[in-house]
Amino acid sequence: MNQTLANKPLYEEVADLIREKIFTHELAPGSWIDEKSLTTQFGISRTPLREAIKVLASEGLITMKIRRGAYVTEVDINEIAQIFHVIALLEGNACKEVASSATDQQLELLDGIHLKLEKAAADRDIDRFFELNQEFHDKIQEISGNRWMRKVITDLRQVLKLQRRNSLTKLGRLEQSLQEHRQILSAIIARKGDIAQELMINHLQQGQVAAS
Amino acid sequence: MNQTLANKPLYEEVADLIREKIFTHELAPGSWIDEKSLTTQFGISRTPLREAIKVLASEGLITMKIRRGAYVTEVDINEIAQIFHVIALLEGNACKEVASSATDQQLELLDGIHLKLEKAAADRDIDRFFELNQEFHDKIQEISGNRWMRKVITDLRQVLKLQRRNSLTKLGRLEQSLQEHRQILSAIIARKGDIAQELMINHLQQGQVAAS
DNA sequence: ATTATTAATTATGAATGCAAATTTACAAAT
DNA sequence: ATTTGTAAATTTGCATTCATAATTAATAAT
Repeated sequence: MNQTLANKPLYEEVADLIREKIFTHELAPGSWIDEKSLTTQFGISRTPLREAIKVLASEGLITMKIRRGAYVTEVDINEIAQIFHVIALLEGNACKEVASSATDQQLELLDGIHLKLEKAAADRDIDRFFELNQEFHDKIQEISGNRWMRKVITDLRQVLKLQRRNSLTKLGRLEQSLQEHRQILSAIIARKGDIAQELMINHLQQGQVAAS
Repeated sequence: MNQTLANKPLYEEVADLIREKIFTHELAPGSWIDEKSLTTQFGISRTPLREAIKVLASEGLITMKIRRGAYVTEVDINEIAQIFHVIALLEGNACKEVASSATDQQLELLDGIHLKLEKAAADRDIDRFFELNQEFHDKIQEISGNRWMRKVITDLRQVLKLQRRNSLTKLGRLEQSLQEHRQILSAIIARKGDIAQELMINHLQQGQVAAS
């Protein structure tokens, strides 16, 4: 891994690569992280690799066992519910904030994303729907303006991705998710913060059952 | 740093040591982290030190600048408010949970801590008060039973500690804090979840004012 | 054949080494 | 005195090496 970039330290690049492997389940939950194998795969030495592993560990994606290496974290179903609970609480609050203090311009931005979301759904473009779904949620957080809340949500969502069962692909769930987004957006635009909050919490709890 | 118990990897020990230095402002916000100096201080090599630094960076305590080292994070007053907001939201919710689902036994535990807190206040034992104050909050989270919420709160509280302003030492604030705790506990014991939540959110927002 | 014991192999944790980049020190010139 | 240029020293990022713990393989004993 030579001729590069230097715009990002190597250990971060490596952390990104490992994250990918974890999310695609090329490194499945519970599996052991073979340092040697990864160093040869990436063409790097163990030093930046181990630094990356430590970062991922403190993000909760990897679990270290003393003197016996690193393993991809296994999250049990019970903890998944806990994580969803926290996310729902935070995103619900973000909705409330946005409903009460977003500028009309910002709401239009949000509406624009939602429109594209509708289109992706109509086109049955699942990947695009996923992407825009994420963007919708993210934009709400951005508008709400709390950087730390956003970081927390991002980190937690990452852990959720450890057990991806893309339930949006479940037929029907996509439609329902879209419907819920519509309602949330309506409430926000109508400046009904409490309703928006409630809807978002509900939306996320639905997702927990179905995961979006 | 030789013959210590290998029950913890060195880089974690080191991370703990650096955290201490940060919280005591021996390493003040904005200051540069001198790797060489720390390695000689701790009597270790750069490898575990750098690993520790990466961990602290992903916790938000340290900020890395490419090719120019690590610095203690500076959090501006605006972000402090954001962090408090998130903590208040979460701890408020934890209170609500506890009020509705704690066992009587658990409530007695909580009451026990509060009693000791009252005593520490009466004795004007600030350090002990601090400690028990922390324990009270922590016990609520423990009872509420959401490990991930707890981790989030812990991490955020850590960042708050970057700007150590012992607002509790401000005369009067200690008394007021105690009074607020009394009310929170009463509401919890009375199983009034919504009230407890409201009180906790208020309590934390008071703290925020007093901390600035 | 099965278990115990010991030797060989491998993996982890940590120290050291090295090249490139950055900062500092120091002159020279305006 | 301030600015510009350049060489020396320091520091960072990464690779390599080393010691020890853990695992596996091999041998011996029952």
